[in-house]
Amino acid sequence: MTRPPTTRKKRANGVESRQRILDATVEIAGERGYEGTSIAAVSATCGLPASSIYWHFKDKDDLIAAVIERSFETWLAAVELPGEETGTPLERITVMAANVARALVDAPDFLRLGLMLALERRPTEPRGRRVFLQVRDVARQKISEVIESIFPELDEESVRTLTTYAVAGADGLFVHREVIGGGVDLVAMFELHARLVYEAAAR
Amino acid sequence: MTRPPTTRKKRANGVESRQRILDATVEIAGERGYEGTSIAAVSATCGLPASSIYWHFKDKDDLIAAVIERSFETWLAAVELPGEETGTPLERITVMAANVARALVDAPDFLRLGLMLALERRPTEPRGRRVFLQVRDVARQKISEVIESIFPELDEESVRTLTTYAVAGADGLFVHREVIGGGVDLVAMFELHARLVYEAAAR
DNA sequence: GGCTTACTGTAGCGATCACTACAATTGGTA
DNA sequence: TACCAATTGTAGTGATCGCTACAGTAAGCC
Repeated sequence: MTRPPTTRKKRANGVESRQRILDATVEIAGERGYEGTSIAAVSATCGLPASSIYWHFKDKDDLIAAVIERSFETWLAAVELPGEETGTPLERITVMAANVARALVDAPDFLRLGLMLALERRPTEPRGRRVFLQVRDVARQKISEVIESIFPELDEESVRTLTTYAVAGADGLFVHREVIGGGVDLVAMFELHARLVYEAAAR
Repeated sequence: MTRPPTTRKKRANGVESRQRILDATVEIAGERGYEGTSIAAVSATCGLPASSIYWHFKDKDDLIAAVIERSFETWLAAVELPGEETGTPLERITVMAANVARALVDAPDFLRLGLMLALERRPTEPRGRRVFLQVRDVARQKISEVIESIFPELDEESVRTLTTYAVAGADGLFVHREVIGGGVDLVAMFELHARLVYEAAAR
C-alpha cells in the first residue's frame, strides 16, 4: 500500500546522524581550523564512531565541504527572510545591511569557517575553500546588482570598486566582532557601513 | 687583535639558522595554518633538523609566536618609513593609509598569519594569537589618536566607532586581496577607505 | 693541547593522524 | 520466516605528529 517502489524509507537515524556529525564538525573546525579538525575529535563530540562518519562522507575534505555548504544555506535562509522593498534607496540598503548583520550574528559559521579556509594557501586546495569562494561570489554579485540598480549612472569600474569595498567592510566588521567577542553592535556597524557606501556612491 | 673580550662572536650559523627556521615557518604556516604547521615540514623547508628547531625555540607554540613577532616588526618597519606631516588632514591620513597598504603588500605575513590565528577559538589559546591581538591593539590605538587629533570635537564613543570601522575596513580589504589574488590595487582601496572615514568623521 | 659553548645529526619515543576491513545490529520488505 | 540494505561497533593499518635523548662537530678561549 504505502510503499511506492522507488521511495527509500530513511531508515534508523541516518539523517539525524548526519546532522550530528555536521554539528560536531562545525564546532571542532571553528575551534581549530581545517588541519586541526580530527576525525577522532568529531567522533568524540557527536558520539558516533569514525566508521559512521566515513559512511556519510567520503573523506575529511568532503566533510568540511559539506559543513561549508550547510552553513551557507543556514546563513542564506537567515538573510533572505525579510524582503522589504519600500522606502528610499538608502533606507532599503540599510535594512539589507542590517539583515546581513543579523544573519551573521545568528549564523556566523559560514563566514567564520570560510574565511579561515580562504586565508590558507595549501598546495592542494580543499574543496571547502572552493565552495566558499563560489557561494561568496554569488553574494557579491547580488550586492553588485543592488548598487547598479540604485545608481544606474555609475560606470562598471566604479560599481566593482564599491562592491569590493562593501564586501570588504562587511568581512572586516565581522572579523572584528569574532576576534573581540560579543561586545560589538554588528547591526549598527553594518548600518553605518551601508550609509557610507551609499554616500560614496552618490558623491 | 680583533677580539673585544665581551663580544660574543656569533658562532657558526646560529643566527642565520634561526632566520631560516622562521622563514620556513612563515611559509608553511601561511599555507596550512597553525595545526598544519608540522615541525617535519619546517625542517624539510629550511634544511635543518628538528633538533635545531628545538634548540632555537622551546616548542611549536613558541615558534609560531616568534614568527608573529618578527613579521609584525617587519611590517611596522615598512609602515613607519615615511613620516610625512604636511598637507591638509585628509591628505595626511590618505598618505598614512597608503603607507599601511604598501606595507601590507610588501609584508603581508603579519596580518595574514595573525588573522588565521585570531579566527580560531582553541580551548588553549596559542601564544601567537595573544601576541597578535596585543600588537594589533597598539596599532588600533595609534589610529584612534590620529582621529582624535584631527577631530578633537568628537566624543569618545564616536572615536571608538570610527576607529573600529577604520581597522575593520583595512582588515576586510586585506582579506579580499589575499583571497582574490594580486589583481587588486590595495593602495587605491585604502586611500578610498581613508577618504570615506574622513568624510564620515567630518559629517 | 684541553675545555667550553653553540649548534647539528641520528634515532626513536608514545600518541595521534586519516582511513579501512569487516562483523554485528536493526528496521523494512517479502 | 528469511532476506536485504542501512547504519554502527570493533579493531586495527601504516604514516605522521610533537618532542627528546644524546652523540658528534667545530669554533673561541686558556
